[in-house]
Amino acid sequence: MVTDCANCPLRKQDAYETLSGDELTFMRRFKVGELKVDPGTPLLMEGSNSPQLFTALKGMGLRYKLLPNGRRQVVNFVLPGSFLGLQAGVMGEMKHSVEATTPMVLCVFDRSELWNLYKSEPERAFDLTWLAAMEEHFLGEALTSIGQMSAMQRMCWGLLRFYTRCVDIGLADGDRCPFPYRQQDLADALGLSLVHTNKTLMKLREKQILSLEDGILSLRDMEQMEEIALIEIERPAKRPLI
Amino acid sequence: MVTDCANCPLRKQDAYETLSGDELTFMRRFKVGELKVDPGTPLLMEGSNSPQLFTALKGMGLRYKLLPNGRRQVVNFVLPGSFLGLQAGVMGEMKHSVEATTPMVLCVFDRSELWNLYKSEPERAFDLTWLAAMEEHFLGEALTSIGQMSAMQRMCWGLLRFYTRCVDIGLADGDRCPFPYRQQDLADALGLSLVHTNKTLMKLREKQILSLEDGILSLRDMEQMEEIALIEIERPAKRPLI
DNA sequence: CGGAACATTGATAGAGCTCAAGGAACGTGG
DNA sequence: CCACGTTCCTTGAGCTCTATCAATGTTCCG
Repeated sequence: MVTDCANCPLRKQDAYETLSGDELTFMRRFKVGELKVDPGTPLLMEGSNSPQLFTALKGMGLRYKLLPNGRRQVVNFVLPGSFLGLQAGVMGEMKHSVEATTPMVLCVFDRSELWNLYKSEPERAFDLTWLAAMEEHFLGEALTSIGQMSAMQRMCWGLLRFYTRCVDIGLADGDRCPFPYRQQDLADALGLSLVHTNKTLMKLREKQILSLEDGILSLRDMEQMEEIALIEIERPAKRPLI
Repeated sequence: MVTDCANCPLRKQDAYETLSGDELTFMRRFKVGELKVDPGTPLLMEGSNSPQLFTALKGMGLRYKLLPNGRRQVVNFVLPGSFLGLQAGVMGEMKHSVEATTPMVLCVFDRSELWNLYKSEPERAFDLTWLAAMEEHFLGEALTSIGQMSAMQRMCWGLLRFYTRCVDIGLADGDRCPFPYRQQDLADALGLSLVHTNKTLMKLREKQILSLEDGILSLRDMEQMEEIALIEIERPAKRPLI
């Protein structure tokens, strides 16, 4: 049972732009199928040249880079709506790996159609650049946090950021959102050791600022988190969906 | 005296793709002028919505983000060939600032023409996405270095990376390349304090691994630097130039 | 029951930060 | 020509934050 693009569950979210009839026709042709994967499944490998592009429909995952010494940097979290494989699509090679952390459902696109998209669908082409620029923005923000902030600040920044992404795609419920990651994943995302990540989380729990259990993150005192992280979280504009 | 795109000095470099006649015509129309600036001149401001896009022709600069507490993260170095303002172009707002550190000459493009580019020049549109994806790649690499490496490793990684960029655009001379930045800039790029940056540089100088004086960086022992940084520097493929 | 995966906690050490001071190079004005 | 301010680089000392090492606890599953 493949979801028709016209009934795309993501598209209904406020966060996404609507699609014209013509655009819909193209998307239907561009989409070649759906993929369901189990937790832990690798979706894209650094250095590979995937023939397929994906948009996450359901579930969550991780983008990460591995170092020769075995260390790992989590580059970003993958949420519904994330477009995967753009680097391979335009540069011919993925610069990071992607793997599922929950069961996921993904739209599958044919990379060889990408060039047609640029020729016949300039709006979609523009959207792709938008997505790449947005990814650049996120990474710049992460770089700034990791480069300039203390462990406590990074933690508040990272969890606030994740929470607001969940809000935008309708996954949050009040001050709660899913967080299906291990502390090790969070540590690798924030550039901290596992032990220190755990202790930092504990402090925030003791102060009643948040709770995190059974894969559910609950931000009890966002204002204080924003104060600690020295940021006010922006509300993003309408975003495209490929 | 405005440089004609046909005689673009960058275009002659090996690193860049060549341009067809039609493409040349478009570039000439897209380019609205040239801009010369002194060191220290701000080119783009975070949060601004610049009506102009730039390609650096000569000189060097910095991309950076400022934090409310006054700290600064240098997000990337700007070299000849760098395209500036894409975020404002597609997202409507710059997510970092850009400023010149040396005298610079820049090609100026009209942002309002960007949409025409997507409609009538799919190759160029593809190139823009390529550039954005490349920027994403660089940032991911920087994030990984800063998140997972020691000060010495980051230093070797950062300087090697800068040197190879210079090689690619013909600015290197043997093991030497220009490096017109203060140690404070380097510190802000690597997420280190100024003092520790200085001491780390000193260690590398004492070991005869590099020298850095009068704005000239000289990598005397790149192999050892690669060993320290745990990387082998990739040689990039042909890149587009906008 | 035993093992695996993950979370938690304590102890210790060290990498890197901050503070403080001094030196070198350069431009400006008297 | 010299005094002075500014900017940047350099160096030392002390301290703190975070990493590492080591154990234990918990849950889940075969």
